[in-house]
Amino acid sequence: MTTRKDIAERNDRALLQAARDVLAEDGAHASVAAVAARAGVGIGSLYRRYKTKEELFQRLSVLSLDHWNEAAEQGLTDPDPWTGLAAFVYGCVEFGQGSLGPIAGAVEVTQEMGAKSRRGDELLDELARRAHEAGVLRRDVTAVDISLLIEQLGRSPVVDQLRKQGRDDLLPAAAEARRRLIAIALDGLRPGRDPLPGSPPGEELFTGRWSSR
Amino acid sequence: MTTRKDIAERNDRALLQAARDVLAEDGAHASVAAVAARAGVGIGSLYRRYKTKEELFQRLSVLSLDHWNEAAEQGLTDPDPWTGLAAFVYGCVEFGQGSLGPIAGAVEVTQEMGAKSRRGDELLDELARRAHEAGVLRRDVTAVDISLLIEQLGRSPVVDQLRKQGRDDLLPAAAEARRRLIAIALDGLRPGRDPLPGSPPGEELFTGRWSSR
DNA sequence: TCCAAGCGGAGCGAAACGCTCCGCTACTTG
DNA sequence: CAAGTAGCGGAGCGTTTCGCTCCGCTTGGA
Repeated sequence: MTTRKDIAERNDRALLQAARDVLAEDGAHASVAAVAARAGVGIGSLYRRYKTKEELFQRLSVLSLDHWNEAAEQGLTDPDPWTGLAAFVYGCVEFGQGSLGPIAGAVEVTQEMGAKSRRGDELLDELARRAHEAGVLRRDVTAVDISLLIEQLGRSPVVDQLRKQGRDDLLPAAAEARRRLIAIALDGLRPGRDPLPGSPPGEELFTGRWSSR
Repeated sequence: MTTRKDIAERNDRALLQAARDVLAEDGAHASVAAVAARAGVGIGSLYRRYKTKEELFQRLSVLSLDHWNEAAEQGLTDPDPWTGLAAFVYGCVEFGQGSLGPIAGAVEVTQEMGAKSRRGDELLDELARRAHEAGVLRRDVTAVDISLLIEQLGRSPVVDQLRKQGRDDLLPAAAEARRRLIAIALDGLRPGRDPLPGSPPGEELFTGRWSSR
């Protein structure tokens, strides 16, 4: 039996998931109508739950921050500093953390969001510090580097575009290739890698290896 | 002396560069007015050069394809298959090839674009084949993988977002971190890396290394 | 000095937007 | 089982933003 409560809950989930998807595809300009359509829900139903578009996006931001913080806290419980950090990064990337970047500048930052964001920074700092102390993270990789990596890899432009074009046949290959890229990047954060330039890391990271000019 | 021709040429360059930037920031919804404003050019001047928005974006696509093909051809002239391939990839990523992805599905594909696109695929296939034969590219990395890598890394969401927010102070750090990520990913394409899973590469690529579940 | 090539931007109709309102379905209650 | 209503979907409101046209004015060229 599907009670009223069940339907409401299912719709709420569908709306948030759809909002995330549409935002990833259309960026900050994503329209409310597109979110509702993607969720298979009427616009009226959407507006009964969220008084305004801003409120919907803010809720999405808070959920995203919560996911980040929970993943980081769980990572800190891992006795192995590397697997703890790596699981955190992979968890955020898979969650699509980066795809929410566009709204960060579009919605007003509430006090709650600010606090959770600062908390997230602290947790990541701690994850990186642990890894550095254990010698399992490249010295020249900072916490900021890691958060930027999550932002960069935490979106799947190719997958989104293929889905929009209806090329569902290519989707698995694209998702697979993206997973491999993530694995490669994660592995690159570990120390003892062959190129390993001294700090400060910069252009010289490449010199003579693949730059042809 | 600035002749009429000089002004026209400068405007044309500014328009194309602005179109690329705006497209990277706003996606396929990018407005013509935004492009003109970014270029510091009147809308009227834009429309004298391009009869329609579609024509502007098509021209941008063609330029992008040309850049791809020229970079690939130059890479093939390199006697070292690895540096040839790597320079091609880095050149495309730096050019912001990936940021043009959104319009690929927004503009109608002309016959010219189709032909150039096929030619680009052939060139990349050849680059990958050479690298495979020389043993400097992981066996399980295909040409499709490489093009997806370019698409994924060839956009700078963080940099774009920071610029939109006016946080110019953080721009250098973000650009720097992105360069490092590119270097890491490129290096990960080479064979003999420690994780190196056998084909078929899939989830098991990660098992026991950093996945905590 | 005169002319017109070529610029910038005001303003047009059209499209898309955020949001409200209401008729109707179908779950709940007595 | 029948009556009531919670809650759904979507037509449509006013507003904003869009692609694009038109024209007065600047300024290089002869």
